[in-house]
Amino acid sequence: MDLETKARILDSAEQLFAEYGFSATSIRQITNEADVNIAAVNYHFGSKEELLHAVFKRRVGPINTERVKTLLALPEETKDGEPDLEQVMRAFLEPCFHSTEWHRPQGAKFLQLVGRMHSETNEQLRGAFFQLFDEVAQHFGPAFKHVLPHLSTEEIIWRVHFVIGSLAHILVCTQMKNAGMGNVKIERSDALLEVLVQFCTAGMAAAVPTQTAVQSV
Amino acid sequence: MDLETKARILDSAEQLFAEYGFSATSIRQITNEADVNIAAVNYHFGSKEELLHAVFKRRVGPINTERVKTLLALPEETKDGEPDLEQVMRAFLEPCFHSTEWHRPQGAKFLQLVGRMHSETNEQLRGAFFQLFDEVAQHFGPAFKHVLPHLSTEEIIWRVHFVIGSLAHILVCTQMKNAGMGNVKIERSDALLEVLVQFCTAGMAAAVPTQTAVQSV
DNA sequence: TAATAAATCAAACGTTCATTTGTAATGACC
DNA sequence: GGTCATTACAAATGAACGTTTGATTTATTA
Repeated sequence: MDLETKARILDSAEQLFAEYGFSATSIRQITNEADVNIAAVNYHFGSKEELLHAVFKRRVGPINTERVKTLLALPEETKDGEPDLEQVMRAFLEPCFHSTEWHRPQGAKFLQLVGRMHSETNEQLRGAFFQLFDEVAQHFGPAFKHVLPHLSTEEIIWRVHFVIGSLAHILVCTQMKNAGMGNVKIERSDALLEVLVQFCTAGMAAAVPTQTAVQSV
Repeated sequence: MDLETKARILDSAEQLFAEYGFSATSIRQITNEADVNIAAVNYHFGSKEELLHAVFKRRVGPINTERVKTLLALPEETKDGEPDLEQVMRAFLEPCFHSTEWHRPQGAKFLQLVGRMHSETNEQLRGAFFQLFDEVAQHFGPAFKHVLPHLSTEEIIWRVHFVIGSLAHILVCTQMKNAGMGNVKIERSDALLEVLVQFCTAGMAAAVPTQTAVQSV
């Protein structure tokens, strides 16, 4: 079957890319794991890089859609129609733990891959990767700016990068056996989400340092 | 010359590993860039993996030594001999921006590689990588615990992971042209360090959420 | 200067890589 | 039943991979 073959390739590629990285994973590994012919990848997806892109598109879309949907629904859930920082942060982080079925092995593997992608592959592949997040950036940029009016846009951009870094790193670490700094075992993703939300909310809300070195940049 | 050859290989490997990743960089690329014979890598280092390890050892040592030295010197600089959270955080973060000559291209490339390594390569290579940070973990773990006595050890470990994630992500991003979320241009690393210190200090000091879901894990 | 060790080199090792090719099977529509 | 596009398959493509080899050059020591 066509659909079964494509889906099996996507599943195997997702898992192997997450585990070993893009460059270190061969098409032969993927097709063996998926139990399909080696030529199937190039037939169905065109190339190895396009396969990676397809792996992303399958899951990133729903996550980001839920992110934006949750963000836009915030005013209705709030009494005064003015969501606070923690709510915006939660709308940003929660879909990563929730909508990809984190507790199932397949969804978790994808999250690890996302974490990996934040620091891997060549320039153009990174470009295609970050392009998938354009819609999220366009919505959450102003949202953070609105709940943090005292921060400059540059400050916000930097801090959002810190949030992304924390998220990406923990997505990778929770899938690894040897993550250093003691062994963190995650049995309940909702607990981890809470810790992450608290950390990132407090970090985003940090006072601007008074030193001129920062303000002048 | 022996030393020149080894150093040239290390420099080229550092740069190329940082730029393209370990798997995507070939020994031929490295030896071409270093202008040495292709057999020189295996002659001087044994294998490609051992070369990567050598690249790390050359720079990680000094950074971590300065981290611990700064941490241990904190009580003497403080009036009451009780350093606060921000000072500990600064001792942890600053050497990354300082001691590797961040402003020079070579040191900056290494920082990008460090950021990359936090989410790359196979299990055993990761093990060897994190082992280099054992000394740091042993000193900073208790230090954070001391300035954050109300937090459980697990809470602290998680939050330190968020700090590491923010650090690693920003180390990679500042070396990239297309980092998404708008273009962050870093001309002054000390300014970035300040923003990072403020963010991470506030995040580490965040109040523990009251929900039982977290406390029970 | 002769002998020994270290370093460099071109060439080749066997393997694996992503991709392509030509052919065989499959199912839908006329 | 025959036509045709789609899919699957085995086999082979040339290129690139990490590594090894053995000869040659360079440096060190006696």
